[in-house]
Formats: sequence, C-alpha cells, structure tokens
Amino acid sequence: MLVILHHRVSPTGYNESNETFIVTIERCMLIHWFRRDLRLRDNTALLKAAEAAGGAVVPVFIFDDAIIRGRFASPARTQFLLDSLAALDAELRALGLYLVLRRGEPLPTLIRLLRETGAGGVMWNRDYTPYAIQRDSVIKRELRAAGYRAESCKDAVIFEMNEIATAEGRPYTVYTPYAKRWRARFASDPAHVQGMPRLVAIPLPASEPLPAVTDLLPDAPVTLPRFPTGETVALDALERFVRGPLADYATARDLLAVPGTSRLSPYLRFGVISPRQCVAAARAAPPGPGPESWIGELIWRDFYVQVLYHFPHALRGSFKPAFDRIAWPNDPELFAAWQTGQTGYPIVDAAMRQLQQEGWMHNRARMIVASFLTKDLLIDWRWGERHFMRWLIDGDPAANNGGWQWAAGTGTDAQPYFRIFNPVSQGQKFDPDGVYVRRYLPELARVPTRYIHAPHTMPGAEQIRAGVQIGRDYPTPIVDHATQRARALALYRTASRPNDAATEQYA
DNA sequence: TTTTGAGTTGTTCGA
DNA sequence: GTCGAACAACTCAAA
Repeated sequence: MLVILHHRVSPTGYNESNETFIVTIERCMLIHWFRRDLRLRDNTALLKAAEAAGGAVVPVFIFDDAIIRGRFASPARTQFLLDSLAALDAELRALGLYLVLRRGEPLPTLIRLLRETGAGGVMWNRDYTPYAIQRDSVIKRELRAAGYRAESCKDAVIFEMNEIATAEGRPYTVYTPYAKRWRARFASDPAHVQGMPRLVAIPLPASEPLPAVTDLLPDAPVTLPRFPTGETVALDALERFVRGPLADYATARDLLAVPGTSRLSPYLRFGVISPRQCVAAARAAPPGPGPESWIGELIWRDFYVQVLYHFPHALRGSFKPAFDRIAWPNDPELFAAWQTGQTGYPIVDAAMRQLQQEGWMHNRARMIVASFLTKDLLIDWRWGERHFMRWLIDGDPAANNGGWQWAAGTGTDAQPYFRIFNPVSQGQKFDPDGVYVRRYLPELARVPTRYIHAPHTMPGAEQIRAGVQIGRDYPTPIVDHATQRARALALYRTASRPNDAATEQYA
C-alpha cells in the first residue's frame, strides 16, 4: 500500500511540533478540480477536500476544448482565464504546491490523474449550465462506479437550485419576489465567509506548461485586452470599491464616465472572488441605498443562474416561446456596423468600441446597445448574445442570456414592450458631458457637448471647427430611431398577437 | 379558487 | 421648459 508522510495540521490550525503520521493515499489524498472557482480563500469544495484529506490536495485544472472552442469561444476571456490560472499557480507555489494543468476531456483526464497520484477521489464546485450539469453528472457517476469519491459543492452562488422557491415550491420567474425571498432567507440563513484551506506540500504529478491563447484558439488575435487578475488583486479591488464608490452606487452606477460600478464581474465569473465575500463586504459597509442596491445586483446574478437551471431552453430561444415568432429582419450590414461601433449613434459606438478595446462594457451601456440592436436594428437578440460572449471577459451564459432576453423583452421579468431606449437621450442623461463618448471616439473629441450625442445635427461650420466631417470621418445614423421604434413595436405586437398578423402589415 | 397588485433600468406627446 | 398621462395586455406571486 502506498503511503506518504506529512505534517499533521491540528483542527485549530496550529502546526503541532513536527508530529508526523502515516496516511494511506487511497483513503486520504483528494483532487480538487478547479473550474470557475480560481481562488484559495473561501472555496467551499477546496476547504472540504483539504479537511477530508488532512491537507493533502492535488490542485488540478483541465482545459476542456468543448468549452474553450465551443459555441461561446472567446480569445479575450481565455486570456483572462490564463492570467487567473497563473495567479492561482503563484498562490499555490507560495505554499510549496503548484497547479497541475491538463488538456483533454475531463473524465478520462481525471481518471488518469487519480491513477497517477493514487488519490481517492475528486471534489469540485458546482456549475449550473446545461453542459456542465450533464458533464458533471456523468463524471460523478463514473468515478463512483470506479470506486472513487466524487463530490460537488455549492460555491458559485449564495442560493442555488431550489433554495429560493415560491410558496408552492416552484422556481421564481420574476425578480422582485425572488429578491424579497432571497433577502429573507439570507437574514435567517446567512452565507458565511471562510478563509484559507489548510494545505500541505505533497509531491504532485508534473503539470503541462501554461498554454498561450493561440495554443488553445489558433485564430485568436495576437494582442488581446487584459484585465488585472488574481485573488489578492480581486480582494483589493473589492476593498477599494466598498470603501469608495459603494456608498453612491445607487446613482453613480448609471453614469458612464464615472467609475461608479464595482468592475468585479470578471472575478465573479471565474470565481477569483466569491459572492459571499462580496455580500459580506457590502454588509460590513455603512448601511444605505448604495450597499443595498449592489447586493441587489448580486441577487440578480443568483436569479439568472437559477432561471437557467430551471429553464434551460432559454439558452436556445426565447424564455417566453411566443417571442420565437418574431420575424427579425437581421440585416448583416447593420449588424456589422453595430459590432464595430459605426452606427452613427455615439453612445452606441463608444460602448461597442469599449467592448472591443477592454473586453468589458459599462452596465448601462450594455442595456443601451442591446436595446439598439433589437429595437432599432431589428436584429435577433441571440446575435448580440453571441457577440457579447465572444468579447466580454466576464461573459457568463446565465447572466448574459438573462440580460439579453430582458433587453429584447423576451425573457423573465420582461420590460414593457414600449420601453425602447432612445440612444440620444440615454447619452444625454447618462453621459451629460460626453466624456465617455469622447474617450472611445477620438474623431468626436472636439465636438461641442451640445452636439456630442447627435453629431449629424451639427451645422457645417461647426463640423469644420470640430475637425470632423459627419458622413466621412464619422457615420451619419445608419437608421432613423423614430422609424425603427415604430417598426419594432409592430414586430413585437404581431409576435404576441399572432391572430392579428394578417391585418398588420409593415416592412 | 378567485382576486388583486405589481412588474430594474423609458419615451413621447400634448397641455 | 415642465409635467402628467398614455403606452397592451399579460403573467406572476401572494393574499
């Protein structure tokens, strides 16, 4: 029987005077399979594995081509993943360990690792997308059938699956009552933040080298937006946000030029930080509308995970099937103009260019460009969903799908059909000085503020003074908002009342 | 079972 | 310039 020796760690965490004892590897050593929980602190499955294995944990990450090259492949997000893995590896090296990297199908890869290390099982934190649920249930079944321990934990959300349900035990599909219930449950059953796991330095199998993005995605551009990452970077960002912008979050989060949002979304996406750490930090801050509304955003995150868990069909089509009938015109040229930020509506174009430059977009801007794509350009929200998933470093299937369906009015909690954003007035309201627009549209840098959100209305002399000719240096609007608004209303009305289709004609 | 109130983020029009 | 009303009807959740 294989045995290893290691230092015992007492339950209180103190190292007891070089006391050593023998552990049978088959019983004790465990693999922790990192997925979207790329941190050491407050990591539920990792803590559980460390506890069960007396600290003898093999930290593993597997590059799964089904995800990396799947429907929502993203060079920018893959870059962030690699940066986060490098940071996690550095954290582990400080403990005398390192991250064991593998590339391949998860199940056979895990079985090979179990044999190589002699570990007794695998622990991981749950992921709730349809693909992950299917994959993980097969893995759990097969590992157990082969005599290994295989366990998953709740970690990525505060409340999961059926923990927040209506009085009749059904999943909520409206945010407000869900949030009410969520807050009530949290008051009686709060999620506690845990600390570092107690890990011991054990011999590990060799790791494959950390790949480059182009190893995983051969067509990826050479230069990609980078977002600083790592557990300590994320915790520091949380602390600075809570000490600074959080108090004014309720109002400042809507101002595009102001750093009023947390910018923690990429960390939450990959579990570089935990939602429990976020809620705890918000509740430790002076109470007020700021912390409350930010917690509300974290509840939205749980809500959309829960919605997708119960209604996976939303990943392919409308949450409300009636809207699958919408006959989107889907003009590819209009779509290309939207993608590249050439629509002639500065607030839209600035936002789309921010996305491509930074791999991130301000939340208010996401709503504006989503409304514009669906209601002004009359393009299927799924085209926008895919584009966001390609470029957003924080791109998450549940939140992104939920947000797009909300904007398109096809999802849970659908906005009233008539709520169509006007891109000019949204710009005037949320970027009143045009600072955000000028930051991403240098060609409009010298346009006076009174014209900044509708530069095509500038008289010729003003254009000369501003050093820009609209129609040459910056596009005239590719569609007329008032016209498209009326078309969108008609399109939606027909979809929701199909019997009237014969009597309503529009083009 | 029936009823009732409410529904993240807005725009436009007319007085 | 400001203000209030209209913009559909429906579904959900809870009483």
